[in-house]
Parts: sequence; structure tokens; C-alpha cells
Amino acid sequence: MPTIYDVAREAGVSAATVSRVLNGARTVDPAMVARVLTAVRELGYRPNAVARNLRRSRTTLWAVIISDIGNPFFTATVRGIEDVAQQAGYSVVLCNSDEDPAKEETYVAAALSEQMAGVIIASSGSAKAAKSLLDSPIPVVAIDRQLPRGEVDTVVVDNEAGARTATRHLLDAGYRRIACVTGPEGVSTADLRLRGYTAALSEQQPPGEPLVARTDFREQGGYDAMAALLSSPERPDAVFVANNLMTVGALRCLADHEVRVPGEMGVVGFDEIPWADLVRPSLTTVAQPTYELGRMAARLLVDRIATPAGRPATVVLPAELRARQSSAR
Amino acid sequence: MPTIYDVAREAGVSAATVSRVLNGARTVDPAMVARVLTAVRELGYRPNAVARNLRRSRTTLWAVIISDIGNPFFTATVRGIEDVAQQAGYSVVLCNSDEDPAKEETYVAAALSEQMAGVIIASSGSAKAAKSLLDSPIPVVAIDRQLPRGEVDTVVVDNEAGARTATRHLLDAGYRRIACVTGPEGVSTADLRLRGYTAALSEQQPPGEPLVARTDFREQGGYDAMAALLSSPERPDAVFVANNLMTVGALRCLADHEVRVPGEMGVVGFDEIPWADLVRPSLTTVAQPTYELGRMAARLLVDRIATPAGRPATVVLPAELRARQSSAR
DNA sequence: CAGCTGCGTGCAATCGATTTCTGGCCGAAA
DNA sequence: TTTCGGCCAGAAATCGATTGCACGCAGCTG
Repeated sequence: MPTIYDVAREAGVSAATVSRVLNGARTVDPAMVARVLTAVRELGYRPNAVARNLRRSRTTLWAVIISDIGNPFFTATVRGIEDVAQQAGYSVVLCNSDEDPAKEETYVAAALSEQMAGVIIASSGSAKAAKSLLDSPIPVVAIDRQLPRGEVDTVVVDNEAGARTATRHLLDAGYRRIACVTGPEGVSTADLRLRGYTAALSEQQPPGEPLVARTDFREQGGYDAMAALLSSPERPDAVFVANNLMTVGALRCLADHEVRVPGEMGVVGFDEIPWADLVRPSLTTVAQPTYELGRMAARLLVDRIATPAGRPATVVLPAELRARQSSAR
Repeated sequence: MPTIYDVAREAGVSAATVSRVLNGARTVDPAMVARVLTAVRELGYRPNAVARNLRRSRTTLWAVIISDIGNPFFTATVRGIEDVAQQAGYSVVLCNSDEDPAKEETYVAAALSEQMAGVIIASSGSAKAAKSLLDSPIPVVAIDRQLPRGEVDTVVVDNEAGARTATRHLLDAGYRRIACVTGPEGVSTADLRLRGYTAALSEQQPPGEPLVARTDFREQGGYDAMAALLSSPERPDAVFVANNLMTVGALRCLADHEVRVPGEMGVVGFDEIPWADLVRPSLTTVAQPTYELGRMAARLLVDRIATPAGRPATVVLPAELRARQSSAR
């Protein structure tokens, strides 16, 4: 790999001049510019970003740390991030923590060591990772989930309201014994969606009694939780599932047990699924503005890089019920 | 951010000693080791990877460039890559080219500039990106799709055989007028799957006549292609769709036009879909060993980093038909 | 006791760029 | 004609780590 010195020699100028041509280029003789550019082309020179980053002590990479790359919610969000990032001159690298705090810590450490320009993170709940980020000067935006004890820019949807709407929708449809399958304690989305569910129940006359299953946010967890609910003595007639992958698991479980949906069991899932309307029965969901969420997070990050100081903002986007067949009585 | 010199001063040793403690640490006095580690902890020192990478002229990051982050095929593959990478001491950063050659070139340029340790790429067809990679000393493994004119390690599935099996399956089920929806010309998966399809047709007595629609590998493309086939004068009674997202589009189109599947239209899609068995009718697919594909690619990359010279290997993994309802007559 | 071996440490060079500083040259003004 | 100012290019410092080399000291051998 040729270096800037090779180019300088080839063009008969100094390395400083080559650098000026390739960057600022304000005060360089046009003849020299031409010579340098020719040399660059001939040698196939490509600036070493590592050296540049070291000297400038900044980079043009964003780390986006998400908790599950298999979840369409995150991949859709990433699209929104990418579009803004690219326009602002940044490249996005994606890190998949797979809901594993240890992996998350590894990626956070890498992002800090590599002096990334910024981090967007959907926390899988690692307090250590959160602390590392907050202690560092690197700009951070939290998405989807609150960062543990973190005073940072945050973009979330109104989880509580969405869950409440979903649960009330089931109540309105005539279901009486509604269960909730939610995610790990301490993960803000899991807790807030649960709170929305219980709020809707307690608003009933007479108040409904909560029936809660906690599991991870993954498909197998949803399957197992649903199976447990089916064989429970207080078997529910409907279920509100707090994330899309768990919803898929629940549906698969219901199919395996030949439980008719929505006849014997109404189902509403939080998070949209790309195939929600192709499934039979089609699936009622609480949809989030994923792309917009990504865009918003990226914009906050751009602003935060520009002005590191200042009060962190929290943006709450609305979630929207998409009523389909799985919740119709 | 404290530097290695701050740590050295705090511990009363030289920077060289700090470096040795944090790396080799073979020939360092245990008392010094303790002093250094204490200083590191107290200052919250974190080595600057940019400086280290510059000095060592290598990094521990792999760039995985995929062509569509919304495609479950790629996300599953990434999991396999990650597991091997982590064990070998590398971190994986994901780059989403979104089937856009320009984006792909940007990410390839970034990977080269950042001196990444290796690249795994599912090419979206940019010859320029391929050339940059091949001209560089950076180890490369191509997955899913052949790299344009590229003599590099490659892991693919047997696309032609898979497509042939799928098409023959439709023929065996009694369908007579079978169309094929495939991807862009020049993308190896698109071309090979098409070839498998035509091969199966020509093996018939009398030979079947191909009916081909080319589009991109995305959902909307599949929808549009299906719509065109439906209104064509030679409307098919079955369709083989060469990738999962296009299959979803085709199914949505069929649902919108109230075409009964499999009664009026048999459907087989290449690539598994996580929800294939939840859709009604459930979807017949050609499944690929995605996780294994990722593992294999990562292993090849590890080997190639260890021994840069040597003949590139091509690994072909089998694809497997999963017959479900959408292709049953 | 002199000299050799070898361990442990620090000095300084190095990676490849950017950027500040310095100096030469040229033109304009006095 | 001399002096001053401005412009442009090169020399050299710098970013923060790693690492080859040299040196000092201790222990062992002859």
C-alpha cells in the first residue's frame, strides 16, 4: 500500500502539499494539484484512515449497537439512521449484541477504543456498558430503550400508551381474561408495556386481574410463555405480547396446540411484523414509526456531535394500533 | 481521555513498561505490573485503538458487507460469522449496502482505509468495489454471491441444483405453465437460479417453455413482477421466485388479486422465511444452511488472514427443498 | 575477583497522516 | 532601489501507541 510519502516523491512535492491537495487545497498552485492528483491515480493511493484519525483524533464512523439483528424493528430503524448519517458524511457500522450484556460491553469498548464519532445504542441492559459510554466524551443517543441511569439523548415510542391501547382493544372486543407476555425486568420497553397493560385492566369495571409472563424478547421465549399460559389453571382467552419476535413464538405455539385464533385466543403483538397481513389470521399489532425513529436518533446524534454540551433531549414518538383479524371476536 | 503517558507518570514507570504490562507482559516485574494496573484502574485508562492500529498496521475488526439488512437470510448468516469471529478475537461490524453499488463502494473504501483485518462481502454487483478489494492486500471472502471476476475464497449454496429441485417439484405436482421471477442480471444467484429453473423445464417431455421476469431482489420488485405475470396473456399456473423478499411481494400481490394459492397459483420461493410455516397456505421454500454458511465464511477468513497466499477455496453448501402447502395441488 | 549471561527497564524510532511554523520569492509601495 | 507584506511550499512537530536496541544491575561461573 503506497503512503502519502510515495505520492509526494512521485509528484516531486512534499507530503504536506499532498495532504493539502487532498483536503483543504485552498492555497495550492493548480499545477501542483494536477501533478499530485496524477500521482495519486497512478499509484492507486488511498489515504490511511487510521493515521488520519490518530492525528485528527476523530473519525467518521458511527457505531449502532442493537440488541437483535434478527428483529425487523431494528433493521428498519437502522435504515433511517443510515440515510441521515450518509447525508451528514458518516458511515454506519452495525454491532449486534444479541441481547447479551457481555457482547454489548465488548462492542461499547471497541467503539470507544476506535474513537468512533458517535454511538447509537438500544441497550440490552448492561449497566457496565452504559457507564462506560456515559463516562466517555463520545456522543451517545439511546433508542428504543432507556439507557440504564443514563442522562442522554433518547428516542423512544410511547410504550405505555401503545400497550394500553392494545389491551383496551382486546377488552373492547369482548375478551375477559387477558394475559401479557413481556420481556426482562429492567429493560424499559418490557416494563413500560407491562405498565400500559395493567393500567388498561385496572380501568375496567370491575378491574381485570393481571396475568403476566416474563421471558426474554425472543421467539423461543414467546413460545414457552404461551405454552405455560395454555396449561395454566387460569387459561386466558386473549394475550398481549410485548414484542414481535415473542409474538411469532406465541403464534407458533398456538398453531402447534391447534388453538383457534381469534376464536379461542385473541392476540395482539407490540411491534409491527413485515408479514403481519399475510398470516392467516392476519395479526393485530401496535406499529412503531421505525424509520422515523432512526432518522430522529441520527439527527440528535449529529446535533450532539456539533454541540457536546447542553441538556439531553428525549423524543417520544407515537405508536399506532393496527387492528386486524387476530383480535376480532 | 488519559493516554499511556498519563498512566506511566501515575505509576512511575515508562510508557514502554505500561504497554508491555497491557500486552505481552512476559518480562515485567510483578510489583510493576501491580502498580501499572492500579494506575490504569484509577485513571480509567482505555488504550487508543487508533494509535495501536497505526503502529501495528493491523486491526481486529472485520467488515461484513451485506446487500440487504432487512433480509433474514443475511441476518442469519451474520450470526454464524459473529460466533466464529468472536472466538477468533475479532469484532464484526456490519455494513448495509442496500443493493446499491455506490453504497457498497463507500463501505469497501471505508474498510480499506480503516485497515480492517478482513472483509466478508455479499456483492451487490459493483465491479469497482470488487476491483478495489482484489487490488488491496486485505483478505476477502465472498458469500452468497460470486464476486465479479473475483478469484477469492467463496461460500455459496448450490443455487442451480436448488432451483432445479424447486421447479421439478412444481412440475411433479402437476403444474404446467411455470414462471420464474429472478433478480438482476450479473448477480450470480439470480443467474444460477434461473439456470436451474430452465434446466428443469427443458428436461421435461415435451420441454416446458420458460417464462421469466427479472427484477431487483426486493419485495416491491416481486410484487410488480407477479402483477405483470398475472395480467400477461400467457398467465402461469405456478411461479418459482428466486429470493425470499420477492416471494413475500409475490404473495402479497396474489392476496391483493384474490388469487387462490395453491389452487390457482402454485408458489415456491428460494430462501427460507422465518414465518414460512405460519402463513396460510404455508410456503414451500428452498432453505439454505445460513448459519453454517456464515460459520464457514468466517473460518475461511481466519485461515486466509493466517496464510494470505495460496489458492482460494470455493465451498458449495447444499440447499434443501421444504415442501409445504403453497405448492400442493 | 573478573567477566559473562540474562533479566528488566527506559530511550527513542516508528507507523502515516495533519497542521503549525518557517522561510523564500515575488510584487507593490515608498 | 529598498523594504515590507503576502503567498505558497517544505520542514518538522504531533497524535498515542508498539517495539528494537542499549544499558544497568544482579547472579553465576571460572
